[in-house]
Amino acid sequence: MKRKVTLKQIAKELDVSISTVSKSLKNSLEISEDTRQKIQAFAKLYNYKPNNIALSLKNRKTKTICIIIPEIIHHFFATVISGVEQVANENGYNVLVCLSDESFDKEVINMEMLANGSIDGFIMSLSKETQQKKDFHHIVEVINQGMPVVMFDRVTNDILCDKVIIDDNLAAFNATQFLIDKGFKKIALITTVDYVSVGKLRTQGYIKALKNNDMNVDESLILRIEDTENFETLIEDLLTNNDLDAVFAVNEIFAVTAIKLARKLNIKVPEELSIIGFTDGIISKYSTPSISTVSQNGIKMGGKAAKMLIERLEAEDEEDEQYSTEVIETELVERESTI
Amino acid sequence: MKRKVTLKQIAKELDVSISTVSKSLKNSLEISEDTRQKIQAFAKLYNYKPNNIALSLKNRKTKTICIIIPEIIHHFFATVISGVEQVANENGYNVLVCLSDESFDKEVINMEMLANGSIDGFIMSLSKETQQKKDFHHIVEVINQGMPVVMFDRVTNDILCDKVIIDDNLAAFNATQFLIDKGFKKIALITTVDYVSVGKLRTQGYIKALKNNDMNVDESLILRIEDTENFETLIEDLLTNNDLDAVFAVNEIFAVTAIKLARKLNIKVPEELSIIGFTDGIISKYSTPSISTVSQNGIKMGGKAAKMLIERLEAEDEEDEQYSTEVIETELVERESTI
DNA sequence: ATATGCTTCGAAAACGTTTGCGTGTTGAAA
DNA sequence: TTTCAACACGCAAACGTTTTCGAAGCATAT
Repeated sequence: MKRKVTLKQIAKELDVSISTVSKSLKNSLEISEDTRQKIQAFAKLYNYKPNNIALSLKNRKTKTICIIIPEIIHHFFATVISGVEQVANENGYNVLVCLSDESFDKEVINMEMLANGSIDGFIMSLSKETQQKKDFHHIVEVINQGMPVVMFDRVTNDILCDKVIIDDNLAAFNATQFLIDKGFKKIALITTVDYVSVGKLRTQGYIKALKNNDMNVDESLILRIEDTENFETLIEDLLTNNDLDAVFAVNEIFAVTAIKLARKLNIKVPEELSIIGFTDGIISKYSTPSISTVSQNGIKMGGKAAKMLIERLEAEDEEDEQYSTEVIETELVERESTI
Repeated sequence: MKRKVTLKQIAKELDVSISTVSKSLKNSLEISEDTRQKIQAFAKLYNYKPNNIALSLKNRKTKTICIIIPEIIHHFFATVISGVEQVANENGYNVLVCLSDESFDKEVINMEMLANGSIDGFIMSLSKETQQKKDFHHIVEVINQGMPVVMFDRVTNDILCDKVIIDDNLAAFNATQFLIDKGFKKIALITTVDYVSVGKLRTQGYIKALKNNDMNVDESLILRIEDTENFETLIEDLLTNNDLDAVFAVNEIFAVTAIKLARKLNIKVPEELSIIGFTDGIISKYSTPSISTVSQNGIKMGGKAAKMLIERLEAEDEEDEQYSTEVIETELVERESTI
């Protein structure tokens, strides 16, 4: 088990100075052709690779970015990571993944832990708890230290930074309009509680579409699900007590659950009930019937976020505090759950 | 935008030496109560946090481990990351995630890039291409440098290191036996090509179960799918051309595809055809009918792998080269796709 | 008055790099 | 022979820590 070889060891072995070795390996013209070749050969033989930590310390940058997400097992977040990773790698950056598990405390701990030189910048999507508490001091602190932050998907207006989002409101509007155009009258909404930013926006889009078509908004058709509760019975009640034409669900789980319960209640999808979901994940694709859905391109979001972060990192002239918000377009993917 | 404060700055500000500051912050008794308090107060005021990179350089450890997986969007791998992350965090480690995208080259690049001091150890599952090429030099090299590696799921006997696996052979055997016990005679297998280690083992388990019950192995009932091909038609042919009783698929995608095609062919699942999958992911749960499956506990695997790695990292007396292979138990989850 | 010991602090090395600058050696021009 | 580039290389600082060791100051014991 040979340890990693360092400049110092090479220098000692070849009886030259450390700087000579360093310069030789960088092909500096300061060093004679002869010694350069000798040193390079030796270095290659011993498989010398510069120590990244030492470089990080010297350069005051780590070439590592951190992405903080609420949950990795959500397909959407996994695709975002995938996009981040790709762009980061292309630019020579590594990706540290942190999970907040929807917990405010874990989010804070992670950020504080890493803001001490371990990484160059953050990409993050807020945990539910953070959104609920509206406490963003940890993020402000990091930004004030001069570390760039890019937020995506679950963002907040209370923080000034670069952001990558979809137009949740518009996407929901379009999905609802799509159902209205089919001639459906009783369109239910299965959404989250309002403190989840994207849930709220999607709810607004739904309402806007109804109003836009002079349809009245029936609150009994809007089901706001709190994460912890047993939402299956709530959805079942919704389907049972209303003679629905269509359902718009703000995520895959709600959509597929609605489908399964409809089947249980002998409501035929899509013949008697059309269903549209949100997030084009693996469930929508493999459900029976497969689910029409608003597709958010997670890879694109992640890629864009990484690009924005890296550009900011590599812009030497820091003081252009012109933050921008990038909107990734969505798309309605029609599958079998809508007529 | 105030930059991070350093020991040196505090020292200068308070007109003491750097070492005095450092010792004070560690509550060293060498320093008088007075100065200690003064320095601590000042440090707290300026929110001093030691620079992690400097610490890493000094201590020659980064408190970061890297997990290399083929694909993050596979639910199983996402759960493994989740398990790794949890245990790592509990022990004060960060997790760097690298994706090989099933590519040998990306795997090599990632490892070489990070083996230079950036991380303390690897947790990895081999890419398909690596398994096919049987070229493990990059892993050997890393291990020879004294950096611990823990492999999980897709492992190889050609490398000596700690491993975390499930007993793929046994699990497949049990799943097949389960089908045999139901009285099924014509049991097909949908599997991968043999160079994927887990696919091969599962195939062996299937065959073993048949032989164990004096049933003959009909090669025409074994479908070995090469990743790239359009496997849907292959599965459709399998279902069409044989009057099957049951299907054992070595992953979720194959299983759910078989279900969807069976429906298309008007074969009722489970009444006319029972199906068992592998990997208890989100698809199996939300498919219609939901899929009976062999559950590998990804969180447990990840947690165990992280534990093994960290224990090795923290065992100072390195030279106990007693590598172990941990087997995580699997479980057959019965759902609607089997009678 | 000298020796001893304790308290309190600072200097410096070390981790592994990069790089500006100084210096010694050579060869050729004057 | 003197002068002066050009060449080839080494020194040392810097990044931010931790830690060993030595030293200064002072009080106590001899």
